Amino acid sequence: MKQDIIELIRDALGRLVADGTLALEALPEPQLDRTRDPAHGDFATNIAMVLAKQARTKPRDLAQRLVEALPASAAVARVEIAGPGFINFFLTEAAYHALVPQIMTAGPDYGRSQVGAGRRVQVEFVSANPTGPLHVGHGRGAAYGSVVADLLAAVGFDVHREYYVNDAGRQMDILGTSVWLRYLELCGEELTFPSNGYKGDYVWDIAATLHREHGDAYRVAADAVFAGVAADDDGAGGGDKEAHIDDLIAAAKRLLGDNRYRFVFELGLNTILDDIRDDLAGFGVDYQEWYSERTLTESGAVNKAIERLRASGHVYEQNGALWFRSTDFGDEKDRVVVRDNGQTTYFASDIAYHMDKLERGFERVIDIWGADHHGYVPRVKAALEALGDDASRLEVLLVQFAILYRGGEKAQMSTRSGEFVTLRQLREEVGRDAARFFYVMRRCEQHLDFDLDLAKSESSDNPVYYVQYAHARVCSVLRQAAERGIGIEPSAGTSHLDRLVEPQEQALLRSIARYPEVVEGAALKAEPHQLTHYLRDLANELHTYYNAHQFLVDDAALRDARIKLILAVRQVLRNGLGLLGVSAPENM
RNA sequence: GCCCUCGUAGCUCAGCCGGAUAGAGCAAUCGCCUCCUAAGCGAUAGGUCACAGGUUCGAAUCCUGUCGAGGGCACCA
Repeated sequence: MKQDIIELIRDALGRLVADGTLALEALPEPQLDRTRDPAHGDFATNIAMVLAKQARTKPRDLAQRLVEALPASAAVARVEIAGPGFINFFLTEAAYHALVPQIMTAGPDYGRSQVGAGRRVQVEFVSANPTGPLHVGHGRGAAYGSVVADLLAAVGFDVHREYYVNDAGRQMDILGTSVWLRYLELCGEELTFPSNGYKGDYVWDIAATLHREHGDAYRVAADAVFAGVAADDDGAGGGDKEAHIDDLIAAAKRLLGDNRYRFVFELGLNTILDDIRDDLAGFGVDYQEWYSERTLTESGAVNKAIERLRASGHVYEQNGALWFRSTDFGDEKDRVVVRDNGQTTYFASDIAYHMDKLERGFERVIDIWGADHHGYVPRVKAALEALGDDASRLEVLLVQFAILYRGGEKAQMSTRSGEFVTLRQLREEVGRDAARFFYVMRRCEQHLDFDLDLAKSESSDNPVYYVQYAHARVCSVLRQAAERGIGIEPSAGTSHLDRLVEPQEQALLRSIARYPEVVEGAALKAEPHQLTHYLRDLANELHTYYNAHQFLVDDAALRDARIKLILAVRQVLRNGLGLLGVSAPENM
């Protein structure tokens, strides 16, 4: 609908240029907006004001000529020039009525478009280290990322959803060692668990599996493990918890040997990764690919990336380490890619990973990170530029934290003690629908206050129930109609739609007409909250209509028109909720 | 100290690629069920868009500075 009007304006501009009235080197893309005030029509464009200066005309005069040059259209009732030079378009009611059968025919496809057709985009999100279960912070990234991906797919992009698995590196060694130490405790060894180890119950669970299935096969005397190990942080300034855990990792590798160490490490990794996969699947989040960091090292991709940097002269050696001169590309300081002990850094893997993403041919690469990683953006972009790639193909979206509230109090516990609210606990408490909806209700760069009581409440205060109830209400009316033996004319019969003249009906028609624009905007700007707001507004209009008018009236023609309208509204509600990964219940 | 994000009604937030009178929900006050689910609807009230400059026909929106909140500044991941 909006596109049709834009075409009319473009035609008019073309005519004015063709007959010499308007001298322009290039035709600008006309900006067309929904009006806020119905007195200003349905759509308004500021094109005359934008072009007035270079056309050396008064905005209103230019607007007048544009209006005269507009091609006739059945959808446009009249056009007005208003204010400083706005051109307001008033659409015909027939144009809105025609929408109802269009929506019914399109069904689940209504709102989908092809603006992204032929363009491949990758969305990488969550990518939490597999060192423990996902917590509520990851949940926001999961909900946000999956909805952004689904929105992009809805507007035609070829979307590839990916989870980057950090299955290499020190944190994973700490996990493996934590599991082993807990296992030793289960074997009866007495030891002091390192302050920097992973202390969650899930570590005990994995250790118990190891003990149950393999008995003492991995047992080593605690004295041997802790012999010569640097002292742990004693909480009074003495000791070094980092050196302590590193020594324990080294001891584990030495005492277990490669194969046995690897087994314990893999058991921890796979158990947790399986849990994360299961958790995300239960949350309605699916991936095309789980990309292993380890394969980057094993395939030589990391070395290749470093060599490319070296070949292009962007690295140097200092203090035994290899540094990437990221300051040449706007970063605050240079970054190490190979440590003095010969190990490549996490950053080196990340360079290789992003290089690989671009090499795989994605036109756009979207990374969704927690806001605490924002300092990381410049160096990754710097690396891509240094490699000669187009860093603007990478878009990093930062998601702020979610803070849980229960009874008006913060409900989130400390992550340090290993006790945190997991995503699974949240799902169990408020359900998948509410969790997803609440997570994407706010702009991603906005801190999210997640009100657990509200998410659980079965009242109109709860936006999820409110929207779902609107859907269920339509279903309920249809059940009533069926009970009373009222038949509904097939969707092809649109002859009575001109009976929809009430203000609530006109408001609903305008709202459902706007839906494709909302989906496109939400997708292109990666702003799912636009959709949640829209759905709340649409639900409100449906409820208002429901309260103001009876649908199942005796006048068969009017009744039929009203039922068709609410069927179309139901379809839009269903489609919108579907894009959010939220169910559309038939009754509540 | 440097960098990033944010600052809009009592609370939670939209609006931010400049546009016509700054919007919604909650909370407050007052109303609406012999009627398709009151898990609903309506009305009233509530604002120096943090502050100060600048850009222009026009600024909540763009730029600069100040203040305030959160986060980040490792040869960790």
